[in-house]
Amino acid sequence: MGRSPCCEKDHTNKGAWTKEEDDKLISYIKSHGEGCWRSLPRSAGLLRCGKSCRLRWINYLRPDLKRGNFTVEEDDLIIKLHSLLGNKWSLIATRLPGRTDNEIKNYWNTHVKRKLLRRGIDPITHRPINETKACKDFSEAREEEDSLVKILSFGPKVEKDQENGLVCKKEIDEDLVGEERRCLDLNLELRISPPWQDQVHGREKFHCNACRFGFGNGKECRCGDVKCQTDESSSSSYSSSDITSSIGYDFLGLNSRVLDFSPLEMQ
DNA sequence: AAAACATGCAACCGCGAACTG
DNA sequence: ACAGTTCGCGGTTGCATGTTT
Repeated sequence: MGRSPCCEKDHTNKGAWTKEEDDKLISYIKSHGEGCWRSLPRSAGLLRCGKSCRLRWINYLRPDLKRGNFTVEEDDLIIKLHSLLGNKWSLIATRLPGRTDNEIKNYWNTHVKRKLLRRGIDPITHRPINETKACKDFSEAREEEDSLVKILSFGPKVEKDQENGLVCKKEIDEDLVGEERRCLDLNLELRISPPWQDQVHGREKFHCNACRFGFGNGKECRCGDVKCQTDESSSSSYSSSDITSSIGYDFLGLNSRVLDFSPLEMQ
């Protein structure tokens, strides 16, 4: 037995919504609330599929929707959340009030994806595109890094820095030290060591997710990152044996509320 | 001015999860 | 426990609009 259709397709309109249909849907939901999408069209006097009504309401008619372009902050947040969650648009949307999953998805596909590619970052893995070849031997990888510096003559000027990897020249400032010198826009993370590690004075240093994605604020950070040690709760640097707890700590921001899933809890 | 092409976004579709009897 | 139903998500499509030739 096959799956039953969500509605009687013979008697439903498709395509763009008219003003009259919008008005009917808005007034019905205002007086009856959301939900029961299957029966809603008939009750509201709409010749539409329930799914279509739900989509129209959620993506376009909801009064709390934010209109207009995405801000730089929203842009950054989408990239950070996508690097954590992947194409979980609905989850990402919960962190951007007034934005819908569909809107974010469209924005990602039309703007952000292209922006990352221009920066040489794979929009799927959020790693430098060339890093997929990272298992080459050391010298080969170093040559690659050198050539990248040459290739990246467009956009921000890139230089090779002994301590910090590839760094944007315009970002190089004597007032900045360590991690702060890393190019914020072109973090290519090119290194020979396994990812997620830094070499600090000959010993390895592991970054927690909070630092890694720019959310480190001291309370959440336990990796000993310079940026985070200004806070009173900064703990001592992690040793290699702590890597598991470091990576596992506060995964997806469940403790730090970087990602607050409380609205998703069962009623 | 018009055709061709590119872009952005609303809407659709199919699937799997969750719910219900 | 199971089958049927409903909902929500993510991928994809198609159309309107803008830009280029």
